[in-house]
Amino acid sequence: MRGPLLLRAVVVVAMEHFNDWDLQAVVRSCSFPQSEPPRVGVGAVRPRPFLLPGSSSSSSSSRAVARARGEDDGKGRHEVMISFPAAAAASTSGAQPRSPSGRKPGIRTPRPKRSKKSQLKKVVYEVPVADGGVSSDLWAWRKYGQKPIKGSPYPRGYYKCSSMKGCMARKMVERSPAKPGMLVVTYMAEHCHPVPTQLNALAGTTRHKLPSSSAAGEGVVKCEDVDGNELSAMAADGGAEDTAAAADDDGELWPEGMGLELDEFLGPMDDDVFEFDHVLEDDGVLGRRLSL
DNA sequence: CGTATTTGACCTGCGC
DNA sequence: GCGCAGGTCAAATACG
Repeated sequence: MRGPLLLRAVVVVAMEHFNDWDLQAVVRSCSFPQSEPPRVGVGAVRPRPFLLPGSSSSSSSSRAVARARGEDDGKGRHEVMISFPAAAAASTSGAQPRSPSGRKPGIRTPRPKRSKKSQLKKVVYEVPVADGGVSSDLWAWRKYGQKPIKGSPYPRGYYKCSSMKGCMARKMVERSPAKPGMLVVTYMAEHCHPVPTQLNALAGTTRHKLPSSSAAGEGVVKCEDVDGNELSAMAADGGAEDTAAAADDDGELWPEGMGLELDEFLGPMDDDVFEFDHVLEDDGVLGRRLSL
């Protein structure tokens, strides 16, 4: 491994129901283009996945907030676990004065029944905010909501994949209440389309100006199951984690955009891509599955 | 003008 | 069954 900032993380994917969402889907949706040759250099991430108990983030205060807790085993591996403490602090919305918006009362539109929250498969990553809040995968995300989370001073942003109509891939982004310097990115569902390889697929997906990003390091994310069995690995690079996040203290999650200029995006990535490839080869099961 | 973001309302799941 | 909290919708708004 090279690079000044090597992060190895353990992803513990809680899967209560493998029958309808396998790990492949999870990984594919949460990281980067397994369907594309790594040469593209996209999706380089520096995520630090951590266990998400099978249930979703649903309701009651006893498990309202996922708190990340990082532990270093002294071998460079940074394992992050998640727990669900009782809510402690009041949430803040961070909402700003604005003219009224939203649906008008009384107007309802039927929506498809959602699957049980507890059955949703999620992959949670913890990514540093310190890298300028810039991150990106090849997927284009469109924000569709933001909610204050009970027990967390930071709101949670909700994003849908906008790379293709009908894609159900979603992700939620929030700051870790325990570690404000970290962002918790939760991926749900999987993309129903190949990763867009052209940068213009990202262009226009956000209005935000892109803060200058730099590849602040590289790393490898290892995926393990709950028992610690290694499942997969992937390259990680701080220069382009998916979904930029520079949440400020006012609770704003995404003051800056998620897109990247091609040069910025690809430039620092090449080495990391090879790293990714290498790791994949070292890996068994998922390594094979990732190389679609 | 088209598209992304914001944000309040509404819907749903879960715990008690 | 009720209430709470998370998740989603969609109109209004902002921006390129």
